[in-house]
Amino acid sequence: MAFERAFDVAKKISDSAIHRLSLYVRILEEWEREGRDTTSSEELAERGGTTAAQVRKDLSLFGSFGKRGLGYSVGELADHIRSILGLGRTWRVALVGAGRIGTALLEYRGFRERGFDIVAVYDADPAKVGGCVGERTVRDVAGLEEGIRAEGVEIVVLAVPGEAVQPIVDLVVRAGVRGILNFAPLKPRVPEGVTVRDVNLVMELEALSFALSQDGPDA
Amino acid sequence: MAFERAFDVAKKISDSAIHRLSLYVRILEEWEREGRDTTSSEELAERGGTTAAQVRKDLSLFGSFGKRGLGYSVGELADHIRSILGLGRTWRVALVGAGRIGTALLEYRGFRERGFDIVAVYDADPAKVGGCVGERTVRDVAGLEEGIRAEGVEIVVLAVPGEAVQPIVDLVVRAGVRGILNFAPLKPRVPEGVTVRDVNLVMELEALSFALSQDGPDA
DNA sequence: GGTCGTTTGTGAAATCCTTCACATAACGTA
DNA sequence: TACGTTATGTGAAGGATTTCACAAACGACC
Repeated sequence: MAFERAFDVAKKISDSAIHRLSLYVRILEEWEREGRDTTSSEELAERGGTTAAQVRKDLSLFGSFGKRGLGYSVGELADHIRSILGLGRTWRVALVGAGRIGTALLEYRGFRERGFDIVAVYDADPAKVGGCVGERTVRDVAGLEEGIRAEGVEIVVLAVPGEAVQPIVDLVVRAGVRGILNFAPLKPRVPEGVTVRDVNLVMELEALSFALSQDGPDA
Repeated sequence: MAFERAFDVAKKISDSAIHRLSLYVRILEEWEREGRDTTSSEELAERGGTTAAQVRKDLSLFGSFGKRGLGYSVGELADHIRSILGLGRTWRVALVGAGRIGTALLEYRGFRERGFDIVAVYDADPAKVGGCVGERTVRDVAGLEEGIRAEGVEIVVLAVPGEAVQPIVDLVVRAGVRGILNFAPLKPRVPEGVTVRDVNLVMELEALSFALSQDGPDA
């Protein structure tokens, strides 16, 4: 295989490891802004709510980025992790669903800052199509498949009601999208090779509810 | 201990198990609406994207709710899971941060439907305080601690900028809150017994970015 | 250059989670 | 009542992730 990278040698990287890496970058960037030069697995763990061993294991999945006895260079480590996560580039994102959540996402400038560029917005509601959210025009979802191909969209953010999810997922997958961020409360079915990540606020609240019901019969 | 429930006998329940339970309820409720009477671990697994064995294991953590040879009663199983998750009641929730994400959450009626009642909204911005979002008046965050006690708030949804998170967390914990849903991109520190769940859109996108960077050198 | 204190990187152990496989219970039928 | 069919509940096996513990590497200091 000619295109191998250091870390695609058939190793399974756990979801939680990726989440932690993502967190480490954010911490490191904060420290970069503060002008800190070096850090240690200990410090990163402390700040990220995990353990030093965990930090080192996470990093060791992809290489060795520190100096024994000294720790890590804040800037270099951030660069390495960004490159591991594929953040050295801009991703072209389409938002489908210009409802409450959708428009809130649009306004959130954190996305573009971190390399996720929302290039188009779609909705099925004729009342919304043609209107504006932010500086973008809402397009008719009928043109979604073509639009995805034309704009080279790689990631779709889905903020549509539950019923609409599966058809749209099928469509965007057909159009070549292989990454979907789904806000609807049910898991769409996708073929091998397509990644879906679900963000489900109600589930999170229910997990809180469980935790609170657990400890203490309370008031 | 007088107040024992079937499942608080010092058993650790994994996060993913809880998430799956949450998903099962949603599926079961859909089937309840469709008028289905019974189901099986097989069907639930199929619909929920997991395996029959997993479904049975998840349920067996809390009891046995089915009939061998027959399966589960849709309604009864839904009831059981709701009770496990502590959803048989209404939770009093305060929203802190009336920005984009905060207000989007407010309008999302799924919360109240599922027993999460947003009883108050707070913000630090003087320009927002006194104003209305939906039918609620935004209060000054200065009165947060007192408000939490007065209103009996049990869960706080935090949609504030990163810097503001830790001070507010400290404050709401002091006021007696033990469940926090945090939208800011960093993990606040909390004492034992307080549960924080993080929802982090950027992290999810970064996980997608990683997945897409992984397979195939692609176009 | 040798010694000391430090912190990484990593096999091995421990823990946690999922899958397997099957005994068990329930119902229908005769 | 006995038998066949079905699908649960659960120990045990298998995998995955986290923690442990320590050798190896580095700089500082004498």
